[in-house]
Amino acid sequence: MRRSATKGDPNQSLHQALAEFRHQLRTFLLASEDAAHQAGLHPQQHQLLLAVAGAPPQVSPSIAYAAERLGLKHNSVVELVDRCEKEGFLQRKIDPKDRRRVCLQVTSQGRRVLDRLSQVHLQELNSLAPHLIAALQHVLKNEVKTKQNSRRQKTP
Amino acid sequence: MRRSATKGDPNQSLHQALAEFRHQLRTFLLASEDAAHQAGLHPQQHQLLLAVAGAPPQVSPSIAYAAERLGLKHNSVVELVDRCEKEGFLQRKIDPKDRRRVCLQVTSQGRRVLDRLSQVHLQELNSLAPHLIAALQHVLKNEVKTKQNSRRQKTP
DNA sequence: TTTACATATATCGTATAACGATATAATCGA
DNA sequence: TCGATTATATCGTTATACGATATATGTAAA
Repeated sequence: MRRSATKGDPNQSLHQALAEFRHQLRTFLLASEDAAHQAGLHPQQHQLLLAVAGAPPQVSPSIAYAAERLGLKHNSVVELVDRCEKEGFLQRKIDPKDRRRVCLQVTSQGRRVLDRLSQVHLQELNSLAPHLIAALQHVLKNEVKTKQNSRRQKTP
Repeated sequence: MRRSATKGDPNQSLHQALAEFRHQLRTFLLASEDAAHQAGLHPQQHQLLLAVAGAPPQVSPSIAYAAERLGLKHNSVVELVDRCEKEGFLQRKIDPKDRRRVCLQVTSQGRRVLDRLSQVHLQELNSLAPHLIAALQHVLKNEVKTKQNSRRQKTP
């Protein structure tokens, strides 16, 4: 006999909550991609500009830094920077302290576009955040199954 | 003269918060992709299984449904389903009520994998959620710039 | 200083997922 | 019955991220 035949999947509630959370994430990401396109940028270009412009004041963003922040391999970022530079959104500057490094900086053209985009994102998040947080909390209501608590009561 | 030359970008705080929020998202997504790979699934396959298994009880998930939930075009989902079916995680069943539709259902093999993955994700979110929410709230602290409030004081 | 190793970026070929355009099949409505 | 609509499928193309590898710079030890 496979589990209790009377009731459904005990993970259904968790799956459903996780699926909903993903859906909310996707909703945000789609809106973001759309905004980027409308501003004349590819979404990845937008992400790169944001990571560079959004670096804390004390760090001068390099290829490696951007790679870490965007969760990409450094060679992917090299190519992404190529494209951004070619379109005038970004500039490479060799770091005088360490001439292996490249300091990335957003051009004034890039900054104009990014400023608009960040405002759009702020507004978007103003309306999406509640859903996102609610979905997340719904996930967290589920109990982690350990080998010990399989038969524990659910409402103590 | 371009803006106040004395102080930095007035959007720096917003860019920084948004960049950090993205980084948190990326962190979660990378962990998720890693978990999927470890379970022998491509991340997209995992997403599909989750969307199907996580559909609310009253809906029988179709190609179109999955496409909407995953934020993909339906033909992309067709291909994704092909791959999942080929590897035994998913099954197509023609909807008897409407023979154009295809009902997707997770196989028992798929369910085993997904159950494990959802537990991993629950644990992951248990530790990441606070960072995610904090980053989000940091974003929302920023004021939306309208054409009217440009010169408004920041701390009333 | 030379040598060896580590680090940062760049190049190149490849794979693949997502897509647009289009096709087929089932259903619905007049 | 016919035309329109909806759901899924097929196919060729493209872009992007990647692994493997190369180049240049820095660092430290002998």
